[in-house]
Amino acid sequence: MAEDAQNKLDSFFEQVYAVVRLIPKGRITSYGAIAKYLGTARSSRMVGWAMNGAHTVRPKVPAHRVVNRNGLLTGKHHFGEPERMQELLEKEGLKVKKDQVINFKERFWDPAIELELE
DNA sequence: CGATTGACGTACG
DNA sequence: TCGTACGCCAATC
Repeated sequence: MAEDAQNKLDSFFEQVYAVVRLIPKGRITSYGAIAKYLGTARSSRMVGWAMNGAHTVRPKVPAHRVVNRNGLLTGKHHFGEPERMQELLEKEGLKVKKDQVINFKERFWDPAIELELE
């Protein structure tokens, strides 16, 4: 059984979850940034697709910290209630207006840079 | 098994 | 600057 767990780690989805979980509190990133970090920059859609099951995985993935390239909360409708995503972001010190993150550029967290810089 | 969709992003006009 | 088209890969119909 334990071996099965390792098999799951090899999945592209798990890699996405791992990166999202590494996002610091009060920070956000984009689907493309994660995709690029994983080497699938051209498959940014797959990142969003992976998030489709984010709330099904344990521990739960902070998908609310992931927004599109415009800093827009495109996936807010997947949190059960659209207002939940904005609320979570504001709770972490971020500012959201009209489904858009304020100072998105400053709050942007790029795994390809942050993790590499370490 | 083929066509459509999707929490994106880039390219082109 | 804005709108449209395409690519990418997996899941769903």
